[in-house]
Amino acid sequence: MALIAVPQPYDFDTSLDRFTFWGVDRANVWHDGGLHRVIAGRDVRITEAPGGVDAEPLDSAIEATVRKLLGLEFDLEAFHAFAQGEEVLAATVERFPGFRPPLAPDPFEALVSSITAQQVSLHAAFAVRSRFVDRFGEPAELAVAFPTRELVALATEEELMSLGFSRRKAEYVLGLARADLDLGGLAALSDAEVKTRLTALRGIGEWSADWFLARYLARPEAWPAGDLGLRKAVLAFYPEANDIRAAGARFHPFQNLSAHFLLLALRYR
DNA sequence: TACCAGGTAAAAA
DNA sequence: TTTTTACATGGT
Repeated sequence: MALIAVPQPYDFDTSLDRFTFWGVDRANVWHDGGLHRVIAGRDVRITEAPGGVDAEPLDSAIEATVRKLLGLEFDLEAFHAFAQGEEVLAATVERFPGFRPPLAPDPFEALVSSITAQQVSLHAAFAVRSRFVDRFGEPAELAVAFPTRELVALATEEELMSLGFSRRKAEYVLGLARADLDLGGLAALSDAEVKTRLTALRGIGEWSADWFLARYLARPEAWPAGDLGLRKAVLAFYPEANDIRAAGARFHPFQNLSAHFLLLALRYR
């Protein structure tokens, strides 16, 4: 057995449906009831198991990445207690008691994914990103390793545009790949400092930086106020809200999980 | 066929 | 300083 314990209850399918809902993600492949992702060069199959998930193959490095991927660093128990004080959150937690938002395990992947999703529908973003993964990633058995920053740095604008990137977005991706910024090192900085460093990059605005805080760093207070989906969700459940950013204060200090549950509630409304 | 979709930077006013 | 524009793809 290669069990990784997950706090129960854990709703494997709902938590991971993000990887299939909007289209195919070649770096996170859903196949035969399990999620495949290349970790440390190996195709790892993650499936539901009593008390957690089964990951095969498994070693300590793979386990660390799977834990990150599944969002195990979120304190869901504390959030559930907090949610009791918010009618909308309480109802959503009751309906999806085992939902746990997954994360992007890699900072470059998180930022490139944000760039692909700027302005266009997530359906379109998934299609473009999957072509990008197939073109520049290292294939394993089922999944393809997300392209490395080093390899992408050698690409050309024309290559990226042939995959569906606009010229502007191709410039953003190349600029990010070639930038003199230690993406992994951002984890040591405060939310505000991370946003300052990221938004200094061309093509990374506040929206992208907020999602980086939320979906890569798992910062509890990240609140992507500029997000169209979150805007729709907040207005759907709090029609009186006229300022999405200000509405985030209501969910302090659990803005990140609140945003994820509001988006979940909207999706399954 | 149009129009919109989980933005951003640069130009124009 | 604030407002407007260009951008490429996929679904409806």
